[in-house]
Amino acid sequence: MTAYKRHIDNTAISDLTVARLSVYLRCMDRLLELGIETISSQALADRFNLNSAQIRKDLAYFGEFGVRGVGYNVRELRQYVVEILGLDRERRLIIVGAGNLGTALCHYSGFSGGNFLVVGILDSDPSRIGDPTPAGLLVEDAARLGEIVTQRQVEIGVITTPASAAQSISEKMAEAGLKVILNFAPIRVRADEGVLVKTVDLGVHLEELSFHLTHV
Amino acid sequence: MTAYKRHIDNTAISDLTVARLSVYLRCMDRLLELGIETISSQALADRFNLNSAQIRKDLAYFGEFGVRGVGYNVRELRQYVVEILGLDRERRLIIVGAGNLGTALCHYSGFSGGNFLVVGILDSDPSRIGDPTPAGLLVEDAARLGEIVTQRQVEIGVITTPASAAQSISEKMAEAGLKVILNFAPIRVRADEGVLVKTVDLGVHLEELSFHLTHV
DNA sequence: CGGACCATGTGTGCATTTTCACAAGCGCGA
DNA sequence: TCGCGCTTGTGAAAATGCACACATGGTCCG
Repeated sequence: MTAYKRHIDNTAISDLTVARLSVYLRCMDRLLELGIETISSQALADRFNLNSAQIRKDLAYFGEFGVRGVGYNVRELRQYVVEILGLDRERRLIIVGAGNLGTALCHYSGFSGGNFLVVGILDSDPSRIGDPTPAGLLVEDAARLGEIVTQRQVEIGVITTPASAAQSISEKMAEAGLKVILNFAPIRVRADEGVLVKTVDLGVHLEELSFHLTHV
Repeated sequence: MTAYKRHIDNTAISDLTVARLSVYLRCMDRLLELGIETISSQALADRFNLNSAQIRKDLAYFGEFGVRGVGYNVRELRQYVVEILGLDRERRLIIVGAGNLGTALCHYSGFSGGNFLVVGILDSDPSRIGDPTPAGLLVEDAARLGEIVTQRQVEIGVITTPASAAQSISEKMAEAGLKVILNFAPIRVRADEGVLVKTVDLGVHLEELSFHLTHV
């Protein structure tokens, strides 16, 4: 994952800020569930283990959403963040690798919920092709990747193959025209210019915890 | 996720360094698969999209593992990293939340592989209790959390419940004596002193990609 | 045995990120 | 309408992380 794009007035926004915006969105959802309509950055920080100055600074990159002396309107701020993150339009994605993780992500709410739509799950193993997933999709042949991306107007590729296949799949995705890829295979892949590959290795997180346990 | 423990000679090790050690471990595995026994930091960086100086600096916190003029012995370095991360002893974990993600993680290789062992999967929904998982475990009652942690010598708790249950489950885990928790629920939880809660929100990563697509 | 070569380990400076601290601004009540 | 209290938005400072560049110390060949 490399550096980022620019803000409305040419200021680059850091990846860390963007990631936190997602977190803030989750917080807004939770607050609405709890019936809270207005909140200050301090109360938000206390409740969700965040830093109030950082919240204000992150938001300030995109506008002035708060009211001094009062705080933020939860419903309103939620909508702003949705727009900033581009979550107000449908995003179609395909998953390559129909193993445990791939099939689970098919109907994981964070993936198929909101405006994200899983429009295909592919695998290169002939014995898996045609298998139904709990989400109602059939596993399709990974060889048809390019065709599927074009026909179904896919924007995002998700890799849930073993490590050994990840590099080659990511290249095929780039070739098919995908500009952003989420890689769950436990390996770093090299990406072409103009293609963003974000690697999320679930095992890494467990190993960090193991380190913590080991070093008191 | 807060600051970290200390190194052998009292230097704090950053979370980022620890996370990268896990990445290096994956790289070593891949190199061994490819039959490569020796590698320089530069070659490692080129191959896996890393920075050579950073690799050297990360490793140097823990010792001198390389040979000048030659590079690192892959097999040897792998073993060092395993020891540093504490992956040379068994780590037992339980998963609370027997939904899609929870059951998938049960037999996800990054979790049940290596020295990590899933010794229980719990849920509070009576209709799920007793369900078999593909990994051969039966879903147990989340009310038995404390008992199970003690009896089975669990060290790590994994939360895969909906957001609304995460705070309460993490508190019960802390009460049961767990010191580290991996939280997949899409919400930040407050943690007691001495308890490390690491939140991994899969949706956040997708939303980062959405931001990227939106802002060219 | 000696020197050329090469990659490590690290001191140092730069860049980014976080935190602090406060002026500016809004609402509310008198 | 005016003043008080509260919270935002934001410079500036502190902390953290990153990358360069080179001295150090090995290997290997002649």
